[in-house]
Amino acid sequence: MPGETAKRELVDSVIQLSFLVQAVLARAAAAHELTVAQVRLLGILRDREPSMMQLAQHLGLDKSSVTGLIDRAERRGLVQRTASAQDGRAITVSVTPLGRQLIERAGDEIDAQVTAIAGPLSTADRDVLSRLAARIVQATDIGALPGQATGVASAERPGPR
Amino acid sequence: MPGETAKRELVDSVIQLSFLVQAVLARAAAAHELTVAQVRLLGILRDREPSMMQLAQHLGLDKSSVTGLIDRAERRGLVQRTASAQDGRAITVSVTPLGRQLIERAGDEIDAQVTAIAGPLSTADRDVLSRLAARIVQATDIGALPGQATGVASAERPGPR
DNA sequence: TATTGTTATACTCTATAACTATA
DNA sequence: TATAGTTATAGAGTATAACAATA
Repeated sequence: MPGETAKRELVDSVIQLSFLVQAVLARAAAAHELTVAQVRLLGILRDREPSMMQLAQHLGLDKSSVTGLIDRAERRGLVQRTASAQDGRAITVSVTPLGRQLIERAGDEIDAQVTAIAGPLSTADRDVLSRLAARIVQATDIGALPGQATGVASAERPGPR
Repeated sequence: MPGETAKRELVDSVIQLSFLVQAVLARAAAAHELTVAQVRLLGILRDREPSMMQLAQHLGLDKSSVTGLIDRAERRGLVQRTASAQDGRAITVSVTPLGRQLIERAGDEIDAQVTAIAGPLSTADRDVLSRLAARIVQATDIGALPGQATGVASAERPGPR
């Protein structure tokens, strides 16, 4: 069947690229004493103050996983829990100045490093890659993935700005 | 500065795509009772019988991490340890029939699902994406990444065939 | 002495199930 | 009853440091 080889090559290259990007992400995060999960968390908290449940949905994680994530981040002074005024059961999570500072810096580094691995491509090619990737991401509703672990949520990425 | 926006878009889309691919990978692996780490491991063992050290290099992990990975996989009957004939200190790791069966099946599913998310692209566009991704991957020597966690190693991907 | 692998230990991240408090 | 969040528990995955056995 024609196209089989091309298909395999696509799968191969895309998977390898994903591992590469994740590795770069992990390294950049680690350079700022952060984990990938924390970068994702802080990225969301940059422009939001969600409840634990909303956070769980954004991250695609179970609420108990979020409790742990927030516990560790709070212990490190990166985020803060405050009681919700509306709902007595809920709490609101927000980023602290320290957390904001860290995510700003880590974001810059992530930007730089991800841009760096795209180095071998011409400006035009990067643009093409960017658009193709964006089309796939937009067309795929991760929410449709009942998956758990690697929870992604079409949510915002942790990056800069 | 011109190009700043394009740069950010590139970083954004590439990172989001990597999360998407990892999520798909995790889901496909889970469907066969495997983790992403195990899929990577079995993918390597498909056509090799490396020592623990070689495995650690391929995976970009510390040797103690590999010990744990192999412990769990061996306990599940997916891989096997055998003493090396040449070097009395070394051991050789190989995949068992069960492990091979699982990685074959999981590989097929991964192929199908990754191909599926590329659905919104035309055949020509997929080809372009494939080549651009491949160029980045080939040009970037992950070995250069002293990183630990997400270890990638320019090694072979876990995929099919 | 250097290398290979394991063990001990410690974290992060994630999930399921059970429980508390509020709606 | 239903929902928000926590706790208890378990297991995968990783790392560092120390150690045993072999080169």
